Amino acid sequence: MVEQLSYTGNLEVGKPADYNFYLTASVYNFSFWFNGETLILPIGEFILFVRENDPVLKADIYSPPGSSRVGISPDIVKHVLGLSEDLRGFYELASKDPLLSDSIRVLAGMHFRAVTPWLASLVAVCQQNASFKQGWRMYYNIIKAFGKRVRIRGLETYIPPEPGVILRAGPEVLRATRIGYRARTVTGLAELFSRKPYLNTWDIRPVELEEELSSVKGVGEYTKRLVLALSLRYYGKPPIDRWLRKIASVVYGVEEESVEEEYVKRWGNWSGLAALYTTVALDAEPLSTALERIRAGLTRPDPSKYSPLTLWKYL
DNA sequence: TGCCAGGCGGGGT
DNA sequence: ACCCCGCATGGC
Repeated sequence: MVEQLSYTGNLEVGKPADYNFYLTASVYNFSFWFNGETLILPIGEFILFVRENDPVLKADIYSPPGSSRVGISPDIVKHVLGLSEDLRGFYELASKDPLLSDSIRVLAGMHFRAVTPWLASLVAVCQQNASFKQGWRMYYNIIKAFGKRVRIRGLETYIPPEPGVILRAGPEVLRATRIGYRARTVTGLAELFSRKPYLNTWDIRPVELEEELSSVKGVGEYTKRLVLALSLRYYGKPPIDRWLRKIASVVYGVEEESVEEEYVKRWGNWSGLAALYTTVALDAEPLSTALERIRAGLTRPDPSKYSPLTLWKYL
């Protein structure tokens, strides 16, 4: 069953001169949410069609039948798109960084789109103990299996599921998303966000969200930090996994045990963003390939690869 | 064919 | 505080 959404208005938001819409729309995205030109942005029950209309971004708003029409504020759109995120401090550090200085030339103006804490937690769990490809395939499967299929202007897209949808669907549908043993964790997260819906906002304090996430079995330090970065734009604590731990130990010449300390010393409140940028700069290559690329000085993204920036062309 | 990953927790020491 | 192992799945 495909539901039809209808046009209910539009809004314009200012676009800073150094903001790169194409990169922001591209990074870690799927084909049903970006086609190379228009960003199809689900926010709550609404879908926004966002495109560049210099010097602003223009968003057409589509709503389900009988919906309240209110509920999309420019501030929300700005948060999601990172329009009020001032990255100058980050670029200053990155320009002197042995790993990222090269890539910021081509990635300047890219922001990571924010998702809700609930969806960020799904993304994060899918990254656990899996390659980039497998992780995003799992998240893709979840959106397609549980999301709401909607039609707008003749094209089909998906509104991601609320946590209750996953709880009601039963374990066999979840198994079909091929997330393996992560299913337990996803169920635990769905229970948490169902029980405490106030956690699933962009106003929640990072420490509170972090603490609540800790109660879910299967959610550890890495997952929590990734959630804070992807939903709240909180970058003070970097999500360091085996991949980044090894890479940073090589690049900065420190023991793996002290990578986090070194990372926070260098990046401060930009630590989490630096971690995310690193995955883009190295095309999220598996560890051994990533290390070879660093040795060869190939630390810019390669547009011909299946990578965080081109994922939307493949899935 | 077997390994073995952008984690994590449980059970050992 | 540490190791160390299993875990679902898919990619190589």
